[in-house]
Amino acid sequence: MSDTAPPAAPASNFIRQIVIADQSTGKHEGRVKTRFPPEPNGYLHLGHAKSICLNFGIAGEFSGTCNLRFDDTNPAKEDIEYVDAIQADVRWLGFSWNELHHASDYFEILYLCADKLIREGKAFVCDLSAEQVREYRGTLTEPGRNSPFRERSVEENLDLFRRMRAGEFADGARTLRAKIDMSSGNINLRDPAIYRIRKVTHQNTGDAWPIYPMYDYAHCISDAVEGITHSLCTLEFEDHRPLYDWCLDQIDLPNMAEIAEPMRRAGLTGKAGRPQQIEFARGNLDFTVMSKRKLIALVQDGLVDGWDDPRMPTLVGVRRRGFPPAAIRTFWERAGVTKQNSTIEFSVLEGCVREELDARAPRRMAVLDPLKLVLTNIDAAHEETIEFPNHPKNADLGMRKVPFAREVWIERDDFFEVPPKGFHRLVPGGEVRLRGIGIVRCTDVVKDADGSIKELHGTLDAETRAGLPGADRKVKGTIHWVSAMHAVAAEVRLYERLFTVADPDDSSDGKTYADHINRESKRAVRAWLEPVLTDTQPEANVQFERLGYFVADRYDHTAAKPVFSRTTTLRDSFPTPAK
RNA sequence: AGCCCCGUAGCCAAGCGGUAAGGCACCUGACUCUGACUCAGGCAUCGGUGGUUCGAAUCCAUCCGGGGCUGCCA
Repeated sequence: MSDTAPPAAPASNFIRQIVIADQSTGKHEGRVKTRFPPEPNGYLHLGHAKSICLNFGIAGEFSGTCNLRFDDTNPAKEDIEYVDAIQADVRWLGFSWNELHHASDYFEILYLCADKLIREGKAFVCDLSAEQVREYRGTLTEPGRNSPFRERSVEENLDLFRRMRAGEFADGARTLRAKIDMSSGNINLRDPAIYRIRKVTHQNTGDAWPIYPMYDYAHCISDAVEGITHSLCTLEFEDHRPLYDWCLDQIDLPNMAEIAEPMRRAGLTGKAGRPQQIEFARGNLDFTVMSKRKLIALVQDGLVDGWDDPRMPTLVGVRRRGFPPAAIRTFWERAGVTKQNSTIEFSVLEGCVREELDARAPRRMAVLDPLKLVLTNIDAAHEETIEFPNHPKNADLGMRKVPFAREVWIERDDFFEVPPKGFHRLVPGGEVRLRGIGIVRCTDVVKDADGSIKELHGTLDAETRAGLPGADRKVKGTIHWVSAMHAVAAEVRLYERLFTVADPDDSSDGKTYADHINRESKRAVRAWLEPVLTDTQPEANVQFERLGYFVADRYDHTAAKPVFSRTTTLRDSFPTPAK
């Protein structure tokens, strides 16, 4: 673990500055409370991770707290499967929420608030159909018109709203609307619907409610009753902030005595406060897609093997790929938080993954594309076991035993009959160091009838064995190997980026993201492993020396049938040309 | 077209009127029994134009460019 390094001072960002300013003025009585509010309608992805890191990060940094709240106000889209998965993902990322809530736990409070708005003439029941509402709304450039139901009496509104709640009306027959300003340049303020009728069983409240509050109305109130101080959300909600503030101003939760009991029932122990919504830019990554719709399509169209396919940007996906949660946290800290739309290069994430894994992944040897090398000056019956350090710099990771014998597998790429320029591995008649063993000279290239290379013969220079003075002799290259008679067969899955272009969402060329799928992004090979690798626990990260970081598959790996996936390659300043 | 937001290097991003942090990527070189890691060095005048000022990436104006908004979704 890289916990020896001093924690880097968090870079300044505008949200931290706001919080610091609020602390110095004593706003919110100096405490900080944030929340991560996912709708349980899908799996969390790297974009959500940014929000999670931000919300929990800000809370942690300022000795505050952070809640996990399911924003479950639309029963038609939500499922209990997701509320469980989301909790597991947040925990995996390394965060613990202070309180767990559901917006649906506040339905009673929300109803009381709506009642208050109606009583004060600030909301009305509208009988317009969805289509009519659209017509009355106006457009981006033209103002809207008032609903013919806008001036209903308070008594009638109260009666109608109670009957909506009692389930007397059909889905879509009526809505409760806030009475604001149909001519506002901000369309969110043109008498927005705050309640709709939807007779659908809710994942948390069952059939208790035939009406459901809309996001804008429910979110600000949920934040307020939880005592959230800073409500962080993404840029597309900027235009919603005036409505967020309007609701809180009109309702005045801190002074509503009638919600005290419902708050207690909802598990809320504090006092309602006055939260501030602050918007930041979503985090995009190149060579991937992050929208829920597209992620679902990838799964449903069978373009990937599921939500947890190692090529997916979902948290379950990167987890299975072997990305450590700490790397994801570092990544988002490094990416920063601004209001600028941006797409971060995947290499930044990869860098964080390598940094984390370099520090703690045990080193192992594995040969993915085997070529046999026979050391003719070693006795066929010879067997020995050599101790190798698990890590070149961290002795705490201990040692392991690696068997060695006359025949070894080496990587096909580590031998060239006619080497490319700058190549310093094995060539006919040339020398190379076998990692941890000594210097080997290639004496013969044995070929099959068709001319392809069958195996190599060579000799080991006994003077250069590890520990001997001759071991210091310099040769240009060192290659890894696995003893053929001791090798363990394994399936190794090699993944590349899922898309062939940096911006799969770009449809300006008439293509869709599905046209840019990298059909060769997944490949499985049969590889030879050094024996200790069978001891690897599922989800444990290792480095296959000179090849990359690999992870024992979370589900498929067993000691009897090892399965490893490549998390990422090592940086390579000498990419081997194709043969 | 109306309202709102944003423009600092290939990609992120500090900077908040006093003369451009950092990371990633890339290029050099050193080291190396992983062509890894590590280390040393290189790599921008801040979208354009006017203005205010002794002084502007920072303030003002204007233009250009990018993004969001017309769900009874979140």
